[in-house]
Amino acid sequence: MFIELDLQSETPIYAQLVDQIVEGIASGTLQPGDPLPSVRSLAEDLGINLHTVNKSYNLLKQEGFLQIHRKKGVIVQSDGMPGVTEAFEEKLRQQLRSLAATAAVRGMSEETFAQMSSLVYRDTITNRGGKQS
Amino acid sequence: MFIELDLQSETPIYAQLVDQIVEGIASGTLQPGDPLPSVRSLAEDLGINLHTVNKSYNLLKQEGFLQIHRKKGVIVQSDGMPGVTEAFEEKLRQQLRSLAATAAVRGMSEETFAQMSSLVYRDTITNRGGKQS
DNA sequence: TTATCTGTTATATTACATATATAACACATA
DNA sequence: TATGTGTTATATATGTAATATAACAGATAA
Repeated sequence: MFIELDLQSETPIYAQLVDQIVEGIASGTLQPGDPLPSVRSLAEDLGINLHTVNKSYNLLKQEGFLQIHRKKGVIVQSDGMPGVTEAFEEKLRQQLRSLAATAAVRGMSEETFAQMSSLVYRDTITNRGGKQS
Repeated sequence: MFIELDLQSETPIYAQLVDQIVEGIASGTLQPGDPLPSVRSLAEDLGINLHTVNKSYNLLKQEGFLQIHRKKGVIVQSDGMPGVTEAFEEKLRQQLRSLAATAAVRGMSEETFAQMSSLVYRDTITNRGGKQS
């Protein structure tokens, strides 16, 4: 896997896992229907507990980004990704508000802030070594 | 004060306080040199503990957004706000990366994402009832 | 059938973060 | 002198994060 954990980070391990899997899907490294490692094997690979992996998988399942089949195991959502819901927009707005405020106080312009958003988005979408559709 | 807390939120109280004070500075509601309530009075106003307020104040002091004088009490930074440091840019990029990835997976375009960033920034900057320079 | 692997559930423990409560301290002010 | 300031210390309660072990039902392959 392409996962790299920072055990010194203040970001919880399960959240780092969630983030990196979502980035994998966003970049196309993980395609709909692609299988993910079992909770035990990924836990062993990363040197963490299987419950931590399980927590991440279930959060992503709850968000609709992953499916957990009794037969296929854990795979990337293949029945259509969830769209831009009202709830998601509100959560996104709230997070952006906090970032925009500190950026503004530090003197970063609206244009620079928006441009950084664009660049980061593009960089996230850009495939890094994986297969692409 | 203009502070409104959501005790049901998963965002810690001290973090909500930090966010709203930063937004107050960004919007101009709080001007450099403006005094903030004492830890005890603000705590009483909000119905929370003074140590929670103190934690928020100290985080903002550490970030350079507030000054704590033995005489003047707690005031908004009047000796120049900290600028866009390399550390801040990196932290901002990391946070944006997480947001951009989920937005992308949900099908939000780069343009929409950037436009939302712009709009939220502008909305944050916009004064809501306070005095402006 | 047996053995193995899957996600899941349960229980327990450790460590840390959050939030509160109470008290005391040095400093400044009216 | 009395009061208010931020600060420090101690204690407690609660929740989260992460780990460890064990067991379970369902699926799979030898």
